[in-house]
Amino acid sequence: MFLLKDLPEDRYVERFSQKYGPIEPKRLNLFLTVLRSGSDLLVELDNFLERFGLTHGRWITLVLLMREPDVSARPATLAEKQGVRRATMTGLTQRLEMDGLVRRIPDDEDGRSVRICLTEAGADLLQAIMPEYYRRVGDMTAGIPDEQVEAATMAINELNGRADLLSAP
Amino acid sequence: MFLLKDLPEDRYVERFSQKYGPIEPKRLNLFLTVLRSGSDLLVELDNFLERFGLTHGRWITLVLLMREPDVSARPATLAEKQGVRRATMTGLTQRLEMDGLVRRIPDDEDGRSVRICLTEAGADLLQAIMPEYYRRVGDMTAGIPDEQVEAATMAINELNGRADLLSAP
DNA sequence: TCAAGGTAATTAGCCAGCTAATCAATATTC
DNA sequence: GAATATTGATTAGCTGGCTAATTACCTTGA
Repeated sequence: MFLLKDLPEDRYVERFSQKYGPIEPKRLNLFLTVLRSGSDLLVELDNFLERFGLTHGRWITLVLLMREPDVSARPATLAEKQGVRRATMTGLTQRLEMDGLVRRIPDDEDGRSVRICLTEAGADLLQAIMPEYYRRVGDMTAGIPDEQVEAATMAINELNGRADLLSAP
Repeated sequence: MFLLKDLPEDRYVERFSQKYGPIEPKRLNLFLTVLRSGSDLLVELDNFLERFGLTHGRWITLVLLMREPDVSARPATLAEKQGVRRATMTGLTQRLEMDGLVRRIPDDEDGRSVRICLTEAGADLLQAIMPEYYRRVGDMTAGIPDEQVEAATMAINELNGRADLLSAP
C-alpha cells in the first residue's frame, strides 16, 4: 500500500531541483501517480472482492487455475505466475481448500508435489465475479480517450521496465 | 502488493468479452498495468530505502515533517496526509523516535496530543536520500516521451478518479 | 550405487499495515 | 456547569505478505 495523499507541489520539487540538480516535476509526478493509483486501485479491488469472500491474492490464484486447460496446476507454478513465494502459496491454497474452492491432490508424477485443482464451487464463484469485474473496469476506464489509453500503457511499461534502476547498486 | 506476473493475453479477454459483453482488452490492460507497475515500483522503492534503514512509510513521514515550516506536526495530521490510520502513525512515530529520527514532545495547546519533530539526524538522513532519489526517478523516467508523460498522468488520474466505481454498491 | 546437491512443500516466526476497543482531554449543548 | 459527544493517542489482536529453516523426494555424477 502506498501512502501519500497529497503529492508534492511542483514548486516544492522545483526548490529541491535547484538545490540538487535537474528533476522535472512532471516526471516525478508521473512516478508518484503510478504508485498512488496502483495502491488506491488495489484497495478498491480488494473491497470489491471482499463481497465474494476473496482477496485479490486468492482471486488471482483461482483465475490462474481457470486459465489452465485442465483447471489445475502445481503450487510452485502458481507462485511463480502470481509473483509470490511458495510459502505464501502454501497458505493461499490451504485456505482456498478449506473454503472448498480448490482441491489439493497428491501428484503421482512427483512425490514432493501436489496438484491444485479448481473445484466446481471455485469455478462457479469465478463465473459470478468475472462479468461484474469486467463491467466495472469497463466503466472506470470509459472516460479515457483512446490515444491516452495507448500512451499511458506505453509510458507505464517503459517506466516499469526500468524499475530496477531505482534500487540498483 | 499486486500479484500477477503475466497479464492475461488479449485473446483470453476476447473470449470472455464474447461471453459476457463488451470489454476492451486495451482498457483492461491499462488497469492491470497500473496495478502491477504500482506494486513493482513500490517494492523497488522499498529496496532503495532499505539501505537508509527506512521503509516507504517511515520515509514519507519524514518527508511530510520536512515540508512543514517548523519541521513538526501532530500524529493525526501526518496520518491524514499519509493516508494511514492514526493507530498506524502511533507505531511509525514510536519507531522513528527509537531511531532518533523524530522527537515526540507533549503538545501544550492540546493535552491529548503530541508534536512530532524532525530531529537533526532525521533531517540529515533525508538530505542524504533525496538527491539520490530524484536522480534515480529522473533516470527511470528519462526514456518516456514528453507527450506520453502528460497523457499517462491524465489517464491515470482519470482512472483513479473513478476508482470508487470498482467497489460501489 | 549411493552420496551430494537441488527442488517441492511446509512450518515458524517477522513485519507493517489494519480494525476495534480504551482512556484522556476537549467541545458542545441543554 | 454538568452531561454528552467528539477527537487524539494508544493498545491488543488480525491479516497476508515475507524470510529462514525443515522435511521429503528427486537427480546427477564419481
